[in-house]
Amino acid sequence: MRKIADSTVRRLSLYLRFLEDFEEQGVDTVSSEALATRGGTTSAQVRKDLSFFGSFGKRGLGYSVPELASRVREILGLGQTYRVAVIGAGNIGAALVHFRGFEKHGFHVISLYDSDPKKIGRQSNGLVIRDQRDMEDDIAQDPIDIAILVTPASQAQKLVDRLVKAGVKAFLNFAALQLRVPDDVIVKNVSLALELEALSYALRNR
Amino acid sequence: MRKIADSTVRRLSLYLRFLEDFEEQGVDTVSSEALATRGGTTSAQVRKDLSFFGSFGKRGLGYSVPELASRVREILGLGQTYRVAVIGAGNIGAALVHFRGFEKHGFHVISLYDSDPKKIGRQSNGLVIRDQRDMEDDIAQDPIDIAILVTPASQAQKLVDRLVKAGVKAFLNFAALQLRVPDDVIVKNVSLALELEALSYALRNR
DNA sequence: CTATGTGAATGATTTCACAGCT
DNA sequence: AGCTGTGAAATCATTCACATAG
Repeated sequence: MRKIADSTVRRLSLYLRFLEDFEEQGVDTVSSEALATRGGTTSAQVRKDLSFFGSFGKRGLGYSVPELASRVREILGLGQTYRVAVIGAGNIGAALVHFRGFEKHGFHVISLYDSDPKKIGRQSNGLVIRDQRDMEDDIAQDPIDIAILVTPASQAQKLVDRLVKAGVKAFLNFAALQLRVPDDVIVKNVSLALELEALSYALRNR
Repeated sequence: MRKIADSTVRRLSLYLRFLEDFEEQGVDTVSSEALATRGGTTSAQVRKDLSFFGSFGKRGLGYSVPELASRVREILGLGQTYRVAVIGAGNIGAALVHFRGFEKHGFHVISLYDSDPKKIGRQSNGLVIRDQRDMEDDIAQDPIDIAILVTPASQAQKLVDRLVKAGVKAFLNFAALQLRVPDDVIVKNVSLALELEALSYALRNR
């Protein structure tokens, strides 16, 4: 399959959110125009995004909501479940474990790690905080698909190196630095500082 | 100075992070190549990004770290402080109030709101949780620059409408939906679901 | 001799506009 | 008639390559 732009994949994920709204409301047909309006884009963009993967609509009619939702889920690889570990049991790490919003799409947080002896062994939303030193052994026993990094920046690279060596291929990084990983490992960054600074720039240059 | 790509602004914010590292380490000169390596981009990209705003380097030498840092801060509008309100005192809202990582760049969380009577009046990291019904009055009294939305998706649009009416021009949205706002209002989205789904796609199409 | 700054070239993404189904 | 699917055109972003300054 040809190289798909990241922006396209992200829009598909957005469309899926709308399709699921429509599913809940019992709407059974939707046009590219309706999806575009919701997503702040154009109908041509929606059709082009979908066209990279096939043709799922009916001319003159639009798209079947359940069918398109199911196709988009398939495209995004949401048919399976993912085993997720949260690394760092600080405020944000704990909040992520509490936040069960992504269980719906098959992302299961199965473990939570920290290095602070005061935290290790305690529970956070029914999950025991484990010792970071045991990560490799635990993963060898019971592999994980995705690691969410919510540690101080100073520790992040060392932890990623260890997790990569242990076979983890995907990271969601909250630490405020750029991680170095091999080519076959994927990192997506979530950076509050960066978003706030982009807002700051936009505010001044309106 | 006209339309700068969002990707450029985000890279500037990233470069600033590196420049601050270098400042702390007492490095006083840096090349576009060094910034590029850290940021996972190319030296030409770094120079092009900077060239939209002026020429800050010395040919044959590179950039003065403190000077470039200061210019980038200025470009991003980080010379001032921003008054930030967090809307929603759930797990993530509370974590954001605890997370003082962005104080450094002048983003001050000055208030925290919720609609749950059980939470209102309680403290979260030294900040009293206020009643969402008082938002407009509070803001009229004491304006805010940026609202961080961490409420359930079902309430988000209504809250944004109220805040926009109260004069708020910038939002950082954690809710899993696309907000509708007037043209002069800026919204940046942080969506865990979307990032995880992008990881899912990337994992399957490696 | 080194590293910036920048037009020109290339590459990627979005928009246009319409033919082709239903 | 209405709305999709898609080449072609337009726009936008990145990379190249080199003249220029220290």
